[in-house]
Amino acid sequence: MARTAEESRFSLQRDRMLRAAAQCFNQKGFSGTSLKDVAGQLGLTDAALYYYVRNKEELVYLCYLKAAELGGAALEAAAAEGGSAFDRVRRYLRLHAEFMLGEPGPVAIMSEIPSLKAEHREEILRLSREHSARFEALLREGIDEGSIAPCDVRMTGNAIMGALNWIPKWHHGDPGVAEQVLASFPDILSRGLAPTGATKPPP
Amino acid sequence: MARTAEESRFSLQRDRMLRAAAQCFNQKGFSGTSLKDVAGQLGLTDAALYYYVRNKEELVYLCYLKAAELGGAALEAAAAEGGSAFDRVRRYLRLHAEFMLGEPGPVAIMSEIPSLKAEHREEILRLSREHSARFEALLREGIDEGSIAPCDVRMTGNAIMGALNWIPKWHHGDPGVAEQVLASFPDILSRGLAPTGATKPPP
DNA sequence: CAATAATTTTAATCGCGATTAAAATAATCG
DNA sequence: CGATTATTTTAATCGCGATTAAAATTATTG
Repeated sequence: MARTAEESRFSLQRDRMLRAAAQCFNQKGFSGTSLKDVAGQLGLTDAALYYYVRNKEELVYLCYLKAAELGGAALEAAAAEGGSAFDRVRRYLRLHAEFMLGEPGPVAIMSEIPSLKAEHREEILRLSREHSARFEALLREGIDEGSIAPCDVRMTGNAIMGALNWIPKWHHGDPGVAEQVLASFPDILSRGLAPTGATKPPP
Repeated sequence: MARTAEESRFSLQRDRMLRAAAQCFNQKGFSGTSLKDVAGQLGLTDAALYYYVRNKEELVYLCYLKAAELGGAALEAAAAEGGSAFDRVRRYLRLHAEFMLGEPGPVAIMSEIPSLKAEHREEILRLSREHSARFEALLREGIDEGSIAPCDVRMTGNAIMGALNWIPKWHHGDPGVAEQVLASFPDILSRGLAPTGATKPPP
């Protein structure tokens, strides 16, 4: 029993599986991808997947769980380096874009919530709400400290998340494009947050 | 034969159908929605749908076709009133948000391209590219005339479209929220486009 | 009303994909 | 090597959803 490293052959394979699944889900949706599709990418038979997950639903669940982890980690990493809230948001945008582009992922975009069974759905939605809340809190902090212009933080968060979450819909692996995204998205998405000269310094 | 008004009972029903379908597709994806789901919303049997469309694929195709029409119309309407490119972009954002919120729609978000059969896929992708190109041209115009700050127009377009297209993922019909969206999205999305004081007047 | 066209339903087919159990193969360990 | 465990495949079940044809119902029109 390999209780030592959490990186047993088992969890490694399962991780490959999640990546393959996420890629399929992003392209064809939950119901649109058959287990054969996922297994095919790994050179396996559909039935083999059942050695790693209970069923198809759990596959989505685990994808989302991983996405939540990565998102949380990005937020934390961005916050860890300090700086103004604006700077932290900007770093977060970069990190989030990175994993949407597939560095450790790609990760399944939050598009298949209805496919989850009640229990899992609750959990994922809770994590998602927590994440949004943390991002909105960051925006609010920026507004308070003056590094971010006043705005409807809820809607701003939705807009930014939408732009990021949509990436897999048009990015299909071209590394050149990925570079472009990383080079421009943080700018594009944060530019609107900066306070205008007039509203900046209210001491 | 009601060749007079293009609004025969037939086309009216078909339109209701497209709306119902779009709503389902947005919530559960192409493969995730059964024809029974769509028919159910109209108080019909699944088989009845075949009186209006050849098959399920055509349903998506028609949804996208309508979306393309609406998108094009929004772009034209926004341009018709003149003003700076920035103003036109802003108006377009408003109009696009409106139909994503379901005023005449809701409209199926471009998420199911792989479900289309080759021929239809070509057409929809072409329309989609044309639309993007027109939007990017508008941005470029703004950059040239100085009403929009220089940027990667391709990526900026992608980001904005993503934010808009993502709306149906989190908006589920609450009219209060719809109002909030309309009140804030045009601002949020256009704010980053405005030239900063420094870059504005170059002549 | 009678006849015809329009619309919808019922009933039947058909294949696909999820899931499972049993069997086969590969890996590991003493 | 032999035994035990880990991993994958084969083969079979099973229900669901798309699709179709025929029948029934509703509307329209002369």
